[in-house]
Amino acid sequence: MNASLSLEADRALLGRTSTAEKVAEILRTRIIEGAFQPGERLAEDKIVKALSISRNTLREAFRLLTHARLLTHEMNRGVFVRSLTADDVRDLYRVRRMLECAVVGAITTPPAGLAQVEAAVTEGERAEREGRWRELGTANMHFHQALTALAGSPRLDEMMQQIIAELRLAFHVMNDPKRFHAPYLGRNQHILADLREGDGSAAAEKLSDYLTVAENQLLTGFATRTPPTG
Amino acid sequence: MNASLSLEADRALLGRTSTAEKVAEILRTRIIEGAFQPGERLAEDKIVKALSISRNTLREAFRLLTHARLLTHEMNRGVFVRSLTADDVRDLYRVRRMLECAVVGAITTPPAGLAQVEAAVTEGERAEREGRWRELGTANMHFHQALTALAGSPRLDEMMQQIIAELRLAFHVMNDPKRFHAPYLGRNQHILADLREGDGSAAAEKLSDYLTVAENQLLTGFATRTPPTG
DNA sequence: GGTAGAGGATTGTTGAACAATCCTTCAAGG
DNA sequence: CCTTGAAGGATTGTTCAACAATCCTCTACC
Repeated sequence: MNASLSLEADRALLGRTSTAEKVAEILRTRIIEGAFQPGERLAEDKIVKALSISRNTLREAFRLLTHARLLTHEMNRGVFVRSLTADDVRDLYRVRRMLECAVVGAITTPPAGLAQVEAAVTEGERAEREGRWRELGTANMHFHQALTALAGSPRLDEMMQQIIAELRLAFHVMNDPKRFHAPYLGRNQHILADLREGDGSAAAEKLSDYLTVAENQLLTGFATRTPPTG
Repeated sequence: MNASLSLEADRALLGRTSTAEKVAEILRTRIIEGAFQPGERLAEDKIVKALSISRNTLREAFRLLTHARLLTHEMNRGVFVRSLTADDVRDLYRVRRMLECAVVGAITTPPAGLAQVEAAVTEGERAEREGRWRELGTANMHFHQALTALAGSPRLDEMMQQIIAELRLAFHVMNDPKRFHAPYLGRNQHILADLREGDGSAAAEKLSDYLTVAENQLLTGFATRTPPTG
């Protein structure tokens, strides 16, 4: 009983993070959620007041987010939420195609870690039934994160996480989440079926098809919107 | 003449960076060069004095380097140069295998951007002739960065840059750069020959072989050293 | 040898200050 | 009316000092 209590206290210690890191996480979440417009400037004064922190702490948090490509830091002009261009989208999908298809295509037997892939499909099915299209999109991203996680590489996981975060910025440009995310659930189910049989090659082909369709849809959405500022 | 002068002035403006960014770059370079030992703590006071900057500026610079995985930031204990473990090495090579082989393996015709690959091989040949083994290692890394650059993806380039930076930390554990880097020049020359013929599949196979050998050599070097602290 | 406490060093955060830069507005000149 | 230049205000980048919190080391005691 005593040992169990002591370990729980240790677990709380593991979660200690600095204020700067907490603020970075808050901002990251808000940016991904779309609380800020692409291109919007994050004025230090406003955020300092909103979060009751010091400017220096905020500046540290901004620096933490720089590498995540969610912010752009412009000397003497401030920090802006990234605006993705069509070229960004193309590059993101080029990288996804390379990463995800390499992972999936290398599978020759039913992989051990399918539970998360399955959970993401289940999550998507539930979201679809309940007509919650944003959550469907989130489940789709979980699906792809889980695909990459089949490689068992912490670095690949982090790369994919970053790619997905950037893609979130792009998705906010799309004004119809149902139209954008709904068609892919069936594809995910087929990819999962291939993986269950250990047919990575077939799964990678379906995945590549999906990526091409999704990329084109996103690029079309971009073309029908006003060009981003900056 | 006037327009030319004006543009040159603009070019100087493009290079403006903040002190925090400059400091981050200085630290990054020093870390990669091996000026600090793996596991070494970067005491704020010492660096502040050495570089004549303020603590807050240094902290911003540290935050910029966190994501690069060159530093580890430990709450209330300070900032440390990363120590790579054998698992890190395995993951780095897993990612390299995935990235580099996907890029190279997709080549079916002689690619347009071979000049940088060729330059890296030339650089390696010169370094070998002059017996400069560290430079040979650098040329080898340039070779692999140039391979990845064949994909024409800014994000992939940056990922590869980061992987190479991390690998630099691992290489400092190896105490014989000649023994480690020298055998790979010939392999690079063969990979280049395949690429000149547009045979990406053959190149990818040679590349995969190289990665396996290099990984095992590095892991062997790790096993014969004292375990890193932390 | 193990534990507890004290003291010093260091980190994390805050806030004030100032210099530099940018942006907006206004006025003057062509 | 348009362009240019200057002034003023807002904001950013950096510095400095201060303080609280935490960690680490050392010493003393059991």
